[in-house]
Amino acid sequence: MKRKISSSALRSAAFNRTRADHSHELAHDYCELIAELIDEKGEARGTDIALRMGVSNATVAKTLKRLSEQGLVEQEPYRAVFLTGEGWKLAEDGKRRHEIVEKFLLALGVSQRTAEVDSEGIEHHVSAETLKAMARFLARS
Amino acid sequence: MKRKISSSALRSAAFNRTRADHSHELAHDYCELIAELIDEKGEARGTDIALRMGVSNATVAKTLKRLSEQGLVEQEPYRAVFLTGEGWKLAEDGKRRHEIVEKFLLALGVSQRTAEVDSEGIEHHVSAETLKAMARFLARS
DNA sequence: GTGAAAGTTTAGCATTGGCTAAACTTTTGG
DNA sequence: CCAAAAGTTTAGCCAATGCTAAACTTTCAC
Repeated sequence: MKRKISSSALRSAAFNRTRADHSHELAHDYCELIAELIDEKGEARGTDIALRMGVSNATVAKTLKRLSEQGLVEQEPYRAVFLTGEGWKLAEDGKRRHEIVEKFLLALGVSQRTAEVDSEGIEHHVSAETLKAMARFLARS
Repeated sequence: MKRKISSSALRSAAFNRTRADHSHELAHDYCELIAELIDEKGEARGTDIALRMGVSNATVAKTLKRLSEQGLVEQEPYRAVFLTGEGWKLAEDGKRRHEIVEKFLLALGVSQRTAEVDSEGIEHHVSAETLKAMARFLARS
C-alpha cells in the first residue's frame, strides 16, 4: 500500500521535474548561445541565432520577445541583442553544466560528435547532485 | 571559415535532435507507464496514468487519443487502454534505457532518489553510443 | 545618395500539451 | 434495481514553439 502511493508520488515528481526543465531549456539555450556569439563576434544577431539554433528567424524574433519580457535579454528594434544580468547568469550556468557534461561523456568513452550532441539534450536534466558526481568522476579519471 | 560553418551545423544538429527527442518523449513515457500498469494491475486505466504522470485525466484522455491515432495504443470508450505491437516496442525500449541510465547514475554515486528523478529526464537524450558506454561502465564497475 | 540585398518584425496559422468545468457512462453499495 | 460515486470524455480555454509570407528597416555597393 504505502509502497504504491510513494512510488506514484515519486514517479509524478520526476515527470513534473522533466516538464519544468523543458519550460526553461529554451531560455537557457538562447542565453548561452547569445553569450557565445557576443564572445565570438562582439554581438548576437537574429540571423546568427537562427542559424545555430536551426530555426527560422521569425521564430527567433518571437522567442527573443518572450525572453525580453522575462527580463533575460535586452533589445531595441532592428538591433543586436544583449543579455541582462539575469541572462548572463543563465548563460554562465549553462556553459558550466554543458562543459562538465560534455567532458564527462568524453571521459566515458564516446566520440566527440556524440558528446556534443548528447550533452545538449542531457545538460538540462542533470541535477546539482548528479553534476557534482560527474565532476568528481572527471577529477578522478 | 570552415570551422565556423561546421560548428554552426553541428550545433543546430544538436538542437534539432533535442527538439526531435522532445516530440517523442511523451509517447515513450506513456507506453512505458501503460506497460508498467498492465504488469502491476492487469490493466491501465486513465486515472492511474494521470496519477503517475502527475497531470489531469482530461490531459490523459487527449494524449491517449493522439497516441491511438499514431497507432501506439488501442482503446474503446470508457475502457482501459492497451498497447499495440508498436507501443510494446517503445515500452520495452524505454524500460531498457531507463534501467541502464538509472543504474548508471547509482553507480556514479548519486542517491536513489536523484537517480530516479534524473534518469527520467535524461533517458530520452541518450544516444545508442552513450547508452552502450554506460552499460560498459556498469559491467566494469 | 539611391536602389538592391540583407536583416528584422509582424501577421496568421498549426501542433503539442497543459488546465477546468460539464456531460456522460460505468461501477458499486445498500 | 437505483442512486451516488468513480471514472471517462468533450468543450473550450491558454501558452509555448514552430512555420511561411509579407512588410518594414538597415546596410552596402556603386
